[in-house]
Amino acid sequence: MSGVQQPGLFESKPKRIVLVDGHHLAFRSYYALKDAGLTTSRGEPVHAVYGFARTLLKLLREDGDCVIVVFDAPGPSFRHEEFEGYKAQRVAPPEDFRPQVEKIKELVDLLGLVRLEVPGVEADDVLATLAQRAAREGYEVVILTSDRDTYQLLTDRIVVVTPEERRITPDYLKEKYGVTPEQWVDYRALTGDPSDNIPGVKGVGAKTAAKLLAEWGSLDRLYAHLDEVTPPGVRKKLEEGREAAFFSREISRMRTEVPLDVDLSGCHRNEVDREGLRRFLLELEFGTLLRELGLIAAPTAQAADWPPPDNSWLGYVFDRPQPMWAELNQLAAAWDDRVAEGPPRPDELARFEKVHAIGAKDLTVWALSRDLSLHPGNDALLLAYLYDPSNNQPASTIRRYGAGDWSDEATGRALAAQQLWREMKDRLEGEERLWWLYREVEQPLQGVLAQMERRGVRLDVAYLKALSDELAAELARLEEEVHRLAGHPFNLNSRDQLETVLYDELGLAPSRRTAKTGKRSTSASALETLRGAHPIVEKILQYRELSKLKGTYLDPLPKLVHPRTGRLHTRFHQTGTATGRLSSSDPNLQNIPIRTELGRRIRKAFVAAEGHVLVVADYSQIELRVLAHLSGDENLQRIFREGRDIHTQTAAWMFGLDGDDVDPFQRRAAKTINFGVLYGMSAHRLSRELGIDYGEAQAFIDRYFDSYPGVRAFMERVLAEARERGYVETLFGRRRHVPELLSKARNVREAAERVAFNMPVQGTAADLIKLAMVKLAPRLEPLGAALLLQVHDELVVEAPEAHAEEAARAVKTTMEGVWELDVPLAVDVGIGRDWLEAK
DNA sequence: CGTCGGTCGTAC
DNA sequence: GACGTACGACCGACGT
Repeated sequence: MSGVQQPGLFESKPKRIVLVDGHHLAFRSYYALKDAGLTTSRGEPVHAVYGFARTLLKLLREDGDCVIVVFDAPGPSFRHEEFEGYKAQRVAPPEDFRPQVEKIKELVDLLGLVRLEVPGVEADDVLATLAQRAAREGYEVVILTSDRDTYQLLTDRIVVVTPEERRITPDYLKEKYGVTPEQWVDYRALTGDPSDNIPGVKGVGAKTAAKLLAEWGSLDRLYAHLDEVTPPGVRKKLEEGREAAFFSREISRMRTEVPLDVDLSGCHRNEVDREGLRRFLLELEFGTLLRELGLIAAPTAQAADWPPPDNSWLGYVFDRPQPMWAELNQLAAAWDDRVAEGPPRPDELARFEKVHAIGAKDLTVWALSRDLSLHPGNDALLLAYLYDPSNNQPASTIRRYGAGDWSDEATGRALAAQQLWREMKDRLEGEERLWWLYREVEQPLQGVLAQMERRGVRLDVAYLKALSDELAAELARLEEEVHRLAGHPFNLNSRDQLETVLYDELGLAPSRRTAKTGKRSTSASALETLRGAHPIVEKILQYRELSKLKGTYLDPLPKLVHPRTGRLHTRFHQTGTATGRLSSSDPNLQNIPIRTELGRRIRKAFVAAEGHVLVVADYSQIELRVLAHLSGDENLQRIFREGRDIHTQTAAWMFGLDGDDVDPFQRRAAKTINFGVLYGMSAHRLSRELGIDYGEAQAFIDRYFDSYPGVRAFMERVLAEARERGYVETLFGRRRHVPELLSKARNVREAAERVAFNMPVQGTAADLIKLAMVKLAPRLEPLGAALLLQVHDELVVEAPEAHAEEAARAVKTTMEGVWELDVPLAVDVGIGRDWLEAK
């Protein structure tokens, strides 16, 4: 704002007025960004708001003393009443458009702009009237719109600016279309515009229209002298299109004299509500806009001297992601509006009783590996993960919520951690169940996992090496045999080369194709169907199994034994899955083989320390028990309460038999369905797996649901609620958003349904075992025992031989008693020198 | 030489 | 089309 404020007649006026066509701009943004996939983490579409905000903010940087944003008021307008056909042709806006317009209006208010809606008058006409009036009163007028009808308003004082920043002036109009602003409605009357439902005259395009108007001046004169118009072809078209032309002109013409009670002289921009705007943009997760507008306090804190207070947020940089193997390159702390960088040494960490950080566990593990006792405190990412499990990476999460950037420097990380924590605390206000999960499960679990990672597990390296050598010899034999059968050597590890050998050279019949590229599959299940067709198939399957185990486990595992500890230190990831499960890496110990004989020999390599044993405990059928609890199904619950075999009893229910009369096939079918139901298995898959035909498989599934009607009802309940709320949740309230449930694409929607149904079951099981771990850790400590591994429904504990039985009892009772459900939780526990023996 | 998508395979 | 959740090996195409 400039100019001296004076009273009365000499009150200073802004020189320029900006009129924004809110509705048109919103509509254009909606369609321009329709496929950009811009939704919040809650699945709410916000693309129109985003596009609108970008365009508006760009404009405001340049213009802006007086900005009026005009919207259609609810209810009919006079133009609708006048032209029923026009109204009829207008398509109803998509259902996610209107909510976004409401957001846009909110944004306009927060920016301190004037928002105008006049009942009974279309926004276009309000805009036109205001433009002319402002021009008459001496203002320069800028109209922001993509509506070409507004070109009729152009004068030397009124210009139109499009969202693409094109400036439309009378000169531009003359040059581009060859007409004057006064001729614009006539031009539109002749050419029409399908996107605005303006019919125009059939067969008359831009060139003809411009030529006719240049010759005759106006539509009225043109039709008055229609007899004289040449060539005759055009004359004929004009004759036929007379009605359409005049109708088109009427709907193109903007009303410039509608009654408006608006005082332009008082128009000015109000203060931007910065705090409100910040909250608004955060809610919509427009991190980029937040930063551009300087609305986030990101890395701008004052530098202070080390040492910081001991409740600081820490940031750190490792030279590699694995904390047991990493060097600490940088260490920093953030508190209040200050940040300090300190020496990256273990003793500098000693002053912090608790580590608050993003990745607090990893820094703790690093400290523990340097024999410094440390405890994880708060972790902002853990909180964000509870808010939405797609928040599984620091960088994307920080960006999403405008908490700065995941810098590669410790100071930036410390600040971002503090910022993200504040943001999440606000967002989780009143979310008592999520806070419970944080306080009672995730936060304390960090410390348990840190100790597990630090302790690691002993590996019998010599045994693995011997096994690896044995396999190397066997693999060489198999490879040679396959090459001989193929008639030439090739890379057996290349599925592409194998595909050629099998299906082109040997002429075997491909049974299935790969999902993405449609190549002829060489997967184990595809090869199964070729068994017997050629001796090479059997050899390939053997080769595959051996090379898989050797390449994935036997050879990599010894390399991961730590030189300082002589043990293997898996990392556990607490924000790695969409359901709340843990994941593990370096190595992933959650997929160590067990099913084949060779796989079991690999498990034998995981051994207890001297004087210790392994105690292995696993929940029996935990997911089916969770399903029994969540669904409330009486039949399913009764089986577990009576301690019966779930698969046999399911078969008995399905086939109307007594448990003793169930044959092995029936039990196997029931078992397959029991697991399949948890994942939403199709009849197609079931038929393939059981080797029965499709109809029979469908009948089995029907019988399953008839046996457990509560399960079917639960399934429907979960999906209905998820469609309503946009997310599903576990027994403890852990959430997962599933916006694709409303997808129009059937395959996408059905996949989302399987995801939605599975998560509460899988996630509740995860919640239960996590809670058990938190409860168990302090009970093991006095026994000198400790947790080593978690494999989803299984815990591996290392205990001194002298306390093995006691530790086993503690594990079993803690796991079984972790939470009271409507069905008992059962735990099988074993003790042994190695992982296989104990299981 | 590193990255990345695709395929395959191991676990629960 | 196809059964949920992970991690990771290997190949081969692509870019530096």
